[in-house]
Amino acid sequence: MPTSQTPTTIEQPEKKRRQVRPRSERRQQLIDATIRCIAAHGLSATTMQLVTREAGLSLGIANLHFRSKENLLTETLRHVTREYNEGLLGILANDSPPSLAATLEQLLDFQLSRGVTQRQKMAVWFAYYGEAGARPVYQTICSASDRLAARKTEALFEAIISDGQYRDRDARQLATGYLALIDGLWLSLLVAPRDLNKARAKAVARAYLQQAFPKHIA
Amino acid sequence: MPTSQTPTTIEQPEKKRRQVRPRSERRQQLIDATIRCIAAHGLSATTMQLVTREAGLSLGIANLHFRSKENLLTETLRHVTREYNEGLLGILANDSPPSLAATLEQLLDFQLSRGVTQRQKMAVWFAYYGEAGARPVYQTICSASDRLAARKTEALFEAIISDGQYRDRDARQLATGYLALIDGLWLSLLVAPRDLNKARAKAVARAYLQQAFPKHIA
Amino acid sequence: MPTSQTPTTIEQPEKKRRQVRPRSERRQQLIDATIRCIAAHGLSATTMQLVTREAGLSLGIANLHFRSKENLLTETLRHVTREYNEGLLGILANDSPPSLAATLEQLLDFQLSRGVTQRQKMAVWFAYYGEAGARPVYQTICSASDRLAARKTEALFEAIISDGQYRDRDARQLATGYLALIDGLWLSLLVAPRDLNKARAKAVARAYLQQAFPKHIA
Amino acid sequence: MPTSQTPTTIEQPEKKRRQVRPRSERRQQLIDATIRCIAAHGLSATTMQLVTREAGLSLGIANLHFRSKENLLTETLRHVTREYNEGLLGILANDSPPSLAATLEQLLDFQLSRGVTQRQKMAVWFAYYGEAGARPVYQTICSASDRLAARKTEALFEAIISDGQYRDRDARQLATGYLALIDGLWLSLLVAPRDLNKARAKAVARAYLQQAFPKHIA
DNA sequence: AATGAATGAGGGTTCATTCAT
DNA sequence: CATGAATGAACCCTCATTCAT
Repeated sequence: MPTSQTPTTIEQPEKKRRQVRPRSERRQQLIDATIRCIAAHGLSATTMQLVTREAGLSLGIANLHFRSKENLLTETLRHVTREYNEGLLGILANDSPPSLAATLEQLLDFQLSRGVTQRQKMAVWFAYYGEAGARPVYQTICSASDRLAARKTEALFEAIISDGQYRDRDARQLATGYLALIDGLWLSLLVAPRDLNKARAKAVARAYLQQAFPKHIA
Repeated sequence: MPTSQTPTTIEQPEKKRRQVRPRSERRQQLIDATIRCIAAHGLSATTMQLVTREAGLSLGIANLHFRSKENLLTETLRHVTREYNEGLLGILANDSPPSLAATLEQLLDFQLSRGVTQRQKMAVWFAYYGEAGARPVYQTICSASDRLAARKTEALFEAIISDGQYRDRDARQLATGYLALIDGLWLSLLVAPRDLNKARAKAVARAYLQQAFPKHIA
Repeated sequence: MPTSQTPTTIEQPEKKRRQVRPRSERRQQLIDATIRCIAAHGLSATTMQLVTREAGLSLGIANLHFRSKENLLTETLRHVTREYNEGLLGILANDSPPSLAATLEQLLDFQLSRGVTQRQKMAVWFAYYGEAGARPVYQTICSASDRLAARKTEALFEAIISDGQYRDRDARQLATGYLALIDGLWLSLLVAPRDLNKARAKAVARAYLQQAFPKHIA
Repeated sequence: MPTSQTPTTIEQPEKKRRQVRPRSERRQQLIDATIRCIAAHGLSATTMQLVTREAGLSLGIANLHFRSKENLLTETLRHVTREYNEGLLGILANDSPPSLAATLEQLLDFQLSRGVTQRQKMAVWFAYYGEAGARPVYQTICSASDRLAARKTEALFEAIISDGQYRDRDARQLATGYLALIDGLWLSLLVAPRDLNKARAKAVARAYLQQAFPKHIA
């Protein structure tokens, strides 16, 4: 027969509960806070103080889970990058998908159809790009991600070209162009949201694909 | 046969000659040094110390000519932006140019054909974009520049559409796409120089224009 | 017979023990150090470096507990002022004290009978007065304190005048004069300690009160 | 027949006339500017830049005429002090003046009857007093001046005591008190101009003298 | 494991002083 | 003599990191 579940020890007024939580959860909490901080204040104004307060945690904890600020930033970039790649691979992993046209459409949707979160992610993305020239680590992470996206996109385009018997189409060039276009549109959405909205950006990207693969895009 | 002209007197460490120069020259000197520093170390690692040393000047001088670091950075962005705009306007200013095809070609050349300098400029460009989300001043300068480029490009495209009697072409959409593509290509050139060179980038951009205006691009 | 107890182990330079102390204690420690610095080096030569070193603390701590140097200085003035006012009110708070003569004597004692501390306090006092013309905050704090002292002294003098049936005595004028006299004596003690000592200063102040209220001063 | 008085040399647009002026005039110009700066901004905010601009002169000139800022400040204090002493001596120099009562009255007038200038002087005075504790030079200058004033005032009071056959009057003590009172009143006028005006201050000082020497003050 | 007060290197900025013009 | 651009030490302050609790 179970006894009362209420703890026998009297609850202290406790100024702040010393929460013990699993390692991975704390890490994620901190990375999420870092993303929000970068999006809101920029990379240079993102301090450990700000991040830990945003996460509702103490200052020391960040150095406990990540060894340094530098490491936290690197891990954050890695996280954003991984997340994006996973989304992309979810669409492009299948080398012979049931419908190439549907896959193309999914790709477009994925790259230009996120809500607030995506906006934060874009801000983070470009914040790191801005520093990438000077920080080899960032550059490595970013370009590894870009290369994967490029390879997968190129493979899809090759399949489409073959399927649609498009002549004189260069899959690599089209992939380079398409991905650059997406990057450029993201940048515009971020920097000049008044001049461009998601719908128009999507229309622009779709037009690009339509020119390239008229039989596969409505 | 005369030997090397190197002076035989040993170079003194010589305390550093105090040189008085006109205001505008000093400002330019400092802006140039700032550009080099941002390109080499990133925006966040660009300190006054670094900039003034790079310029071969003393620490205090930057605050003498620009009131603050913030102001120096803003002026540097303004400078890069102005320079780019002037180049662009040099090509697009004429509303009814002798040859639309030649103008298009010039535009392409201008946007993708600079040497080392341009690479530095790109680094600066994206460094500021990365912080633009958090600094209204940067955003204002950047988006003002972007808008001008967009307007002028759109006008050119309209003239070409009308001249070529292209049907169903939307000048605005094409301009948005073209400029986004250029931005995206720049970013790739900067972040992944190993995967993309200027020639290929140009080919990609040319392909875009060719799809849009086949009669105006070789 | 035991020899000197000096330890034989050589004192290590020992990096300086990091000591965690409650907030209020640290604040007081810093304010005390500030007072000593101002007294020893003057307001303008009082740097954060000097203050924190005097307190035996690190440089950053002052900005942790006070937000800025300006704030530390203001709080220091407020502290000195409050301390003085509390001493004064301890004597003058009682509106109908058992003995007016005793109160008068206590006032005199209080205002001219402190040791080293008081000398430091005087230095602080005048250091702030010197800058008060240019810093409204200082002026506000100082004049609020002065006004309180004036009001309380005037009230005491009024009671004495009424008690002693002194004719043609103006309590306000006498209070103004008495307090100015005290200020002036303090200044002399500070600036020309060789020409005036505390005993003589007290004699001068007592003479003033004796002229005013002969029945209440021995 | 006189020819035209207009100079034959053509007036240059002259960005700033390079004025060559006698040494003493430049020195005075700078000292006056220093006084105005100290009165307006406080001692700590008085920079060479500010002083020279206020004087309408160039930065270098101050170091040409005074060797350093320290020296300029010292000379400024010396100037204010000398000026005051000269005024005082003009009244008190005569060891056996025609009328002691008149001399007393003049003294009062002199010490409490200046216009704007005097207010500036007072600010300067106390600015230096504030730093005097830490700067031996200031202390020396100030106390030398004070001592002279004390000696002369004491001499006058002695003459008056002797003339008025005041019994039990201590000239030295009265002089110390009177001068301290004046200092204190000045301080009040400076720090709390709302609570005390010149007329009331004068009444207070006169009351002091009246108590001491009833036969010599109306 | 968790906290946040404490540390101190290094940032931006000011300003007395120097010196080429 | 006179100017003010140039210098650099020294200021205040921030913030990544440490560590007593």
